[in-house]
Amino acid sequence: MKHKTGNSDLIKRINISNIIDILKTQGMKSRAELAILTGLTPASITKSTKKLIDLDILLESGTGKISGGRPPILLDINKNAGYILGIYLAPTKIKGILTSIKGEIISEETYILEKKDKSYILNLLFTLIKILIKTSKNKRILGIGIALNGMVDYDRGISIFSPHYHWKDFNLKKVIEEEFDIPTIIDNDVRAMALGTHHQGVGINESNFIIINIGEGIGAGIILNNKLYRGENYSAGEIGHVIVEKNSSHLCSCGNHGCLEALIGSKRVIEEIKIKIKTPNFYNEYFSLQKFYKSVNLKEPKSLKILEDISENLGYTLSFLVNLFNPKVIIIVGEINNSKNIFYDLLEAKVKKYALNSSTRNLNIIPSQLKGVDAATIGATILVYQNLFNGRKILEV
Amino acid sequence: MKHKTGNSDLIKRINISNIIDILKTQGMKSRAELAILTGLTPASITKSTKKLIDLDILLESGTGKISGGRPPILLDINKNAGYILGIYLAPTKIKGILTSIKGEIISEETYILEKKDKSYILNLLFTLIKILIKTSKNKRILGIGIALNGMVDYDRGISIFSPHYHWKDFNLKKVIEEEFDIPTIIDNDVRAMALGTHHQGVGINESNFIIINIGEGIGAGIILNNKLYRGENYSAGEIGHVIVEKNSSHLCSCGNHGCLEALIGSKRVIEEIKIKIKTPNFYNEYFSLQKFYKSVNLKEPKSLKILEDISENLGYTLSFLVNLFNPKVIIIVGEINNSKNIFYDLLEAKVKKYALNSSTRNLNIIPSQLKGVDAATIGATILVYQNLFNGRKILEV
DNA sequence: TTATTTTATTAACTTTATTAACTAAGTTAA
DNA sequence: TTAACTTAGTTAATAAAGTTAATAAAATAA
Repeated sequence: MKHKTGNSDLIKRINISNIIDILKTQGMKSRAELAILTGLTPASITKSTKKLIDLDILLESGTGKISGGRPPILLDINKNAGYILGIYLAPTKIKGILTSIKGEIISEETYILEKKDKSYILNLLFTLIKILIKTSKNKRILGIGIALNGMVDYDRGISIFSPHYHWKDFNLKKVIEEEFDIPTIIDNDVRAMALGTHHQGVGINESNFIIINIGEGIGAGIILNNKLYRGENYSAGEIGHVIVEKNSSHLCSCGNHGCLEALIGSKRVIEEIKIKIKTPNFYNEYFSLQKFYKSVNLKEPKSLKILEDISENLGYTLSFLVNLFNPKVIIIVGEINNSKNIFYDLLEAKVKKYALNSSTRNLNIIPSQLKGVDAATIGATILVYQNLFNGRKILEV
Repeated sequence: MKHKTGNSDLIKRINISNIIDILKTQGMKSRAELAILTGLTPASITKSTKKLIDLDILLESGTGKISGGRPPILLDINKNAGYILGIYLAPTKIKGILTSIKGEIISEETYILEKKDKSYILNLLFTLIKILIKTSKNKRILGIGIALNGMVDYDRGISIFSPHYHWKDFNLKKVIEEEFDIPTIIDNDVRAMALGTHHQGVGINESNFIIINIGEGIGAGIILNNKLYRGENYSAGEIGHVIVEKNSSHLCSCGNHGCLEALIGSKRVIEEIKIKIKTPNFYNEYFSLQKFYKSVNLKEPKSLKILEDISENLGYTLSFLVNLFNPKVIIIVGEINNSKNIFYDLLEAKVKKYALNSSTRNLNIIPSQLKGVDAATIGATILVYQNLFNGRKILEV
């Protein structure tokens, strides 16, 4: 077991992280408010904020509400302190955003992947990064965060396995850092969605939540005690490949039969629609999932039946997750959110049916208001943000 | 989100905890070794160990191996620094141990519960505590840790619900502290087993493991990133009540049908043996599980079939747990360990069959060498131990 | 005996926070 | 209008931890 050493550097980093975190999530605060929120004395806040102002990380920004005394001076994060790049290398496209250290999006860029060979993808990625860097107008780029599909070694920055890109043990971090000389941090895409949702979405203020991404693949991002949980081999949250239906005829991309992904992944849903919905209104040559969800919202019986099957399988699987993790919130990302109330009513009933009462009593199952792509790109910037003062210590203070 | 404040007190507690933890788990160390292991400088170790020696928490204890220089003075935890009581309030008995702060067991005491009414149990508990305290010979009792069956509010010390004792929202901590005026900390029994196994058992040195207790009830204790995970409402790890068999005829104590507990809990196994094994050798009026496991080890076909069914259902359930948590080790506690190799071979095959390859590749499924009762009582002492310098700060330093 | 090595201590210094006194800048009420 | 009050923030002395660097202690090796 590795021990964390306590010294003055640790104190400093804890307290500065707290100050920045409070300002980022709760907006501008006076020194007096920061003293209360951090648990430090006003004198200490004066000192540390003075240092942060000297370093151009904070700045004074107007006056707060006066309440019969000296007016509070509001402190804010200086958005020019540095920029962060967040990139999502998704199965079919890559999206990048440039954000200030405060989290404001400065610019963004999306490319559709037309091929899947490594040099093409890397070229496109380099182009994307260069273009986004240009929009920074020579402000310091603090780091590049990347959300990548597949299994990712967060600590070493390696793509262990990307099913969509056919990468295997590929050191993406090294490649990018050699090209741009900017600290680069990589993680799995669903985990990045969890981070994004924790910092800027419905997962804010939640200590224990799980986000489920439903698309062609299905995965879970797990936040426990306010920390992303990655598992022993970066493989936690693989909910898509639990076997829901033993002896199933439905083959999954993983080689097994009856996985959740094989039952409710978008590929299977489209198949199911083709088989079950023959009505030309809803299925013809150019069928799309959008049309399906539209028909669900019109309460078309055959579509409802399909949605019910999805809810049954998902709800059953989530009941395991609920009993095991006892999360406060489950957040769902994916096109399925197009059929909001109908779907969530069905799903909640299924989870309540199968899971323990004590764990469902205070459970909320809710849609993510962030789209998956956005949660992932924002989460990618959080990968860097979390390492500004701790971990890799990108910013010296 | 509550922020931890960084100050000199935090540093001190981090470093002292590290020193004590190293000495407890790794045995006696010299100051030089402690400096390396904690990451502190020798000068700082001199200072802090001097304080701990002055407080009678540490003592110098002989000389270490000499290697061509000044001989190292070994430091050890002073076992007389204080004693800790660990008690397991099990469904049918209560067991208590008195340990030194080092973890050595000084005395122990077990009572069988003959009734289940609250005043009887509390009376017996008080008697047990008094007897154990007497064996301490007037040394300071630092705290009482209690592992309790059912759902427990660790933070407030309340038995939310005990199915075996029929307790509901009962403030056990308060009752004990009013009687004895000793800090008391309570947690669920399976979670205590996890702690016990983490500190003194096969879970030592493991950062991510899950312990499964199989008896009449079935539960999981979850250690993630070296920390016990309790869930949002102290309800994490309820693996016994996941529905393994939809539309099952087997009723569970929780009211649902087809729970894991209804399929492989000891009650059901005994039923199954009664039905399937008619041979008078193995089943007669006074049937016992011991006999069953003996017959398994003799490879009696009917018994093997029952064990196979158990492995199928348990292995299937564990595959969910493995995919979701990606633990390094799964530890199993219970009588089922009487059929060691046969059972683990079956179980491993089932888990590999249903779980993801990437998560099973480095997974170990092993028996606990501690009996459940011992893991729970030891874990109960750890509840106190963990709060000596942190949390409730039982010991002022 | 003397040099070397390893362990441990001591004293001066650094970093960070706290305490307590004080300044700043507003509101409230006589 | 002004004195009293309130709230925000600063300053300077102090405290509590750790670090650095020099030194002492106790053994082995040449």
